[in-house]
Amino acid sequence: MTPTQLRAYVAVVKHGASKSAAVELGVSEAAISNHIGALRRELDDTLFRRTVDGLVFTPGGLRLATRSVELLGLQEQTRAEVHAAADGQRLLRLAVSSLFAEYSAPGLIQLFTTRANDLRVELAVHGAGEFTDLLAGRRTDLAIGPAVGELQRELHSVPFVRYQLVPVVAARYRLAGRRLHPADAAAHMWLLGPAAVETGGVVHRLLGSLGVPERRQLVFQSGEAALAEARTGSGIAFALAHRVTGELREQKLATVDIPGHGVHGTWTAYGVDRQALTPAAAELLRFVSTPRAMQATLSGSAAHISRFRPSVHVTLWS
Amino acid sequence: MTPTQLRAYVAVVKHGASKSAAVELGVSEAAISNHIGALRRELDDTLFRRTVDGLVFTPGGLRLATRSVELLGLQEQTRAEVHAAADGQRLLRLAVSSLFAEYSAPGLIQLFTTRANDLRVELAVHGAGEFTDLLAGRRTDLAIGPAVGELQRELHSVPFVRYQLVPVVAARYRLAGRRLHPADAAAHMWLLGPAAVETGGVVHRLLGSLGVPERRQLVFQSGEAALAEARTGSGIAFALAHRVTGELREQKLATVDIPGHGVHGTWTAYGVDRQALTPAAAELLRFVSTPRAMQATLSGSAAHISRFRPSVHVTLWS
DNA sequence: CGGTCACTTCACGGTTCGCTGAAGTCGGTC
DNA sequence: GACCGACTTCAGCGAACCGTGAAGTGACCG
Repeated sequence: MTPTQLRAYVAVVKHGASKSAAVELGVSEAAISNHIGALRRELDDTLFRRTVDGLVFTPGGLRLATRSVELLGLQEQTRAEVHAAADGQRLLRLAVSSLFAEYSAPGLIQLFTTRANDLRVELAVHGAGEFTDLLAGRRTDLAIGPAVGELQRELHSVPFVRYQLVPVVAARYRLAGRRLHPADAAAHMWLLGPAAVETGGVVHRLLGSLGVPERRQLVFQSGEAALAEARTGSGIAFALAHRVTGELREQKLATVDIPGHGVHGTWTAYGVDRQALTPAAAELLRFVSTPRAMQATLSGSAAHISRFRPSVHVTLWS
Repeated sequence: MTPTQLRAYVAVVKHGASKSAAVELGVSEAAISNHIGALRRELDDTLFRRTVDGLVFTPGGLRLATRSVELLGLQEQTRAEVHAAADGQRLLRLAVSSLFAEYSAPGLIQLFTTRANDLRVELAVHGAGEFTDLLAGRRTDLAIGPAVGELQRELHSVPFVRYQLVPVVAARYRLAGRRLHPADAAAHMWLLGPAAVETGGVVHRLLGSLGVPERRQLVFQSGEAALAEARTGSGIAFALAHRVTGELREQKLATVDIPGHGVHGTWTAYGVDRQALTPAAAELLRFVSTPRAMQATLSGSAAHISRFRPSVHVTLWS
C-alpha cells in the first residue's frame, strides 16, 4: 500500500478505466496494472471488475476508494503543515473532552486567539482516558477535561473552574422538583449528549450506578439538542447549572433530585510536564485562570464566523 | 515519508531516545537514525534536538508527531476495513450537509439500521458543493442535502421532504413578530450553527444578500446552541419551522419577517446514477420516501446509545 | 583532557519499488 | 471464428528503501 499504488487506484476509480488513468499519471498502462495487482494481492480482494458499462467495485474496493483519498490527503497535509511550521506559523493543538468542547471551548479559544496574533488552534475531541497517551506521544500540546485523580497524578495539571451538571426536566414533567427514587430510574427516558458515550465519563458512570438500561438512553448530536428535547417533556437531560439558571427561575425547566449522585466537576488543563510545554500551551495554561477566561468558559460559547473553519465529523452506527 | 520512517519517528517520540526506539522496533540504532535523517531531509526540518533532559521538538516535529500516528492508524484501518468488507460486513457511506446531520440524520439512520440487520453506517458531514466529487470518486455511496439545481442536473436525485428555516428571536426581543428592514440587518447579532459556514449554503447566501458584516455573525457548535442563545434575547437565530411550532405558539419565541428572503428547501438524496448504486444505498433511497422515514426525518433526532459510536471532530480557529 | 554515551554519517549489500516493452488473456463484436 | 480493444502478466533494469557494522561527532563528566 505505497502512495504510488494508491494514486494509481484513485486515478482508475476516477476515470473508470486503467488506460485514461495511465494517461493522467503519465505512465504506461502496465505500470497502472502492476500497482493495482499489488494492491489486490496485498489486500486479498479483486477491488473491481470490468463490465460492458464501466467498472463494478467490490465492497472492499469501495472502501479503499474512500480511504486512499484520505491517506493521500493526510500525507500532503502533513508535508504542508511541517513546512508552515518552519515558516513561523504557530499552532496550538488542543484535546478536550466532549462537554468542554461543546460549551466552553469556543468562547475560551475565541478570547485567547484574539489576544495572541497569528496563532491557529486545532481542537480535537477525545475522551479523558486518551489524554495521557496523547500528551506522552506529543500528539497534542494541552488537554482540557474534568478533574480525574489518576490523570492529576500522572500529568502536570491545572484545575481552573468548577462546574455543575444538573438533571433537569420540563416544568410540567411529573418528576419536576421532586426526588428520583433510584428504582424508578429505568422508568424514564434519559436524553443525552455525546458526552454520555465517553466510557468513564461522569454521566456514563452515573447512569451505570443508577442501573438505567440502554434502551432508556437516547443520544443526541449535542447536549443542547438533548436539552431541547427535555423541554418538550419527554425525559431527563443533564444541563450545566449556570446555563439554565434563567429557565429554572422562570420555571420553564425544573431540577430533579437524585440522592447521593451530585454531578459536579472541575475543568482541568493537563500538560505532559511543566517545562516541556510549548510556548502557546504555557500561555493558555496561564490564561485559563484569569477572570476573563473563567468568565468566557462559563458563559460565552460562540466564535466569530471568520475564525471558525468547518469541522470534520464522522459518526458510526453499528 | 514511508510508513517505516514514520514508525521509526513515532517510536523515537514515544521513548524520547533513538536507542530505546531501536530496541522496540528490533533494529539497529543506525537504522532508526537513517530513517529520521531521511525525514529531516525530505521535510527540510530538524524535527528535534537532544538536550540534557530529553528531546526538544521543533514546531514541525510536533506536527509530524500528530500526523504520523494518524497516517499509520488510517493505513491500518484501511486494511482492516477492506478485509471486513470481504467477510461480508456491510457498510453504507453517507455524506450529508451540516443541517441534515444535526437534525434529521440520527433519527433517520436509527430507523433504517433497525430494519436492515448487520449494516454499519458511516456518516460524514460535507458541504453540498463537495457532493459531486465525493460521488464521482466513489468515496461515498449516497449524499443527502438541500435541493440544488446544479446537482440535480448532474446526479441522480430523489427529493423526499420539504423543510423551512425561519428566523426567530426571543419573544421579548424588539424585532419579535415584526419586519426586518434589510438596512437594519447589520444592527443585530446573527446566531448561527455550523451550517452557516458552508459557503454556498442557503443561510450563508441569505446573510450575504442582507449584507450582514462578519462581526455580526456568531457561530456556535450546533444550531441548537445558537437557538438557545437566541432564547436569551441576544439576537436572531435560524430554526427549522416544524421544531419550534410549540415555542412559537407558547410565545417563548417569535418569528422575524425578512421580506423576499423565505428560506425553505427540500431534502434531497443524491446518487451517482441509478444503476451504479450499492444495494444498501438503493434501499435507503427507497426508504427515505416512506411515511415512517419522512416522519423520522422531521421529528426524531436521537439514536440509542448502544448504536452511537463516538465521533471524530476537529475544529480549527485561525 | 581523555573517556563515555548517544546519536549521526558512511559504505555496502539485499530487497523492493516503479517503470517499460513485449507477450498473453479475456470479452465483446462483426 | 477472427478481430479488436482493454486489461494483465512477465522479464528486466535502474533507483530507492531498509538494514548492517564501522567510523565519526559532540556534549558531558570526572
